[in-house]
Amino acid sequence: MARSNPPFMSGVPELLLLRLLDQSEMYGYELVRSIRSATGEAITLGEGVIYPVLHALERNGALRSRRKAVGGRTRVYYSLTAKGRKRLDELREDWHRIQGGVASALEAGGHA
Amino acid sequence: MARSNPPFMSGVPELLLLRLLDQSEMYGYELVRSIRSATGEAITLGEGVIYPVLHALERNGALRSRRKAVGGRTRVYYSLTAKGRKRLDELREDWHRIQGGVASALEAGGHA
DNA sequence: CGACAATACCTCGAACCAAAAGGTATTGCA
DNA sequence: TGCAATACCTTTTGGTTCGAGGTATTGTCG
Repeated sequence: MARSNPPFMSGVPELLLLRLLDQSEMYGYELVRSIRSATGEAITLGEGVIYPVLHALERNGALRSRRKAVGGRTRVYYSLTAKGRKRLDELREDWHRIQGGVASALEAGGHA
Repeated sequence: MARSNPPFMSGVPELLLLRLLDQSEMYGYELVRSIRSATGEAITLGEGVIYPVLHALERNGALRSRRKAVGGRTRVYYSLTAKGRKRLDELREDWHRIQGGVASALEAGGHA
């Protein structure tokens, strides 16, 4: 059957993307490197992850893009729409919830 | 192609299961409720998630099970093996890594 | 000038996880 | 009797992510 809820665990790539784009306009290739450095090398997402997510987000109106020629090369810069900012808040909350939940479970009870 | 890296995001159900079973022997149906309460209602995993993970973990030697009749009903109790304890440590580390990575990205730079 | 790394975009196929729903059987209780 | 709860399990479905590949341009080093 159809899965009504998003897989609740995931959306981390989406969250990271939105977060970085909320800070500044960026293009895909740049995001790949930004994510690695923003997470202190803890998370590396390949282009095969980035581009599809970018396209999906644009399709549903969370991102807007504009092409910009830079030295003969074309870059596609993405930025957040209002909808994207709302989505970011949602994902942030989801993340906090599950992050807190896991933390409780890991720490709870000690080794009693 | 085979995926060399673990899906970096996941293994949360697995982590939770191992963690609880490290504290005390439990059976599947019980775990469903324990997870919900141990995570402060933040995470609810259905039986459709629990059982397959349980079976997979047993198959690869991280868990051992024993059947126990309780009031005419049969319960299958699971507990950790040494391998399971090692696996738990791994997953715990993975989780810390990505948790820290996401935290960095979310907090970094503030809202400058 | 020729080769090769880096930049920059993209897509496809497979793998994998987890959700929902369904299926069986027993016990307890109203 | 019938329905809810306990207890086990599997199957289908669907979404996400991964790796690998594919194109084209620019910059650079010999």
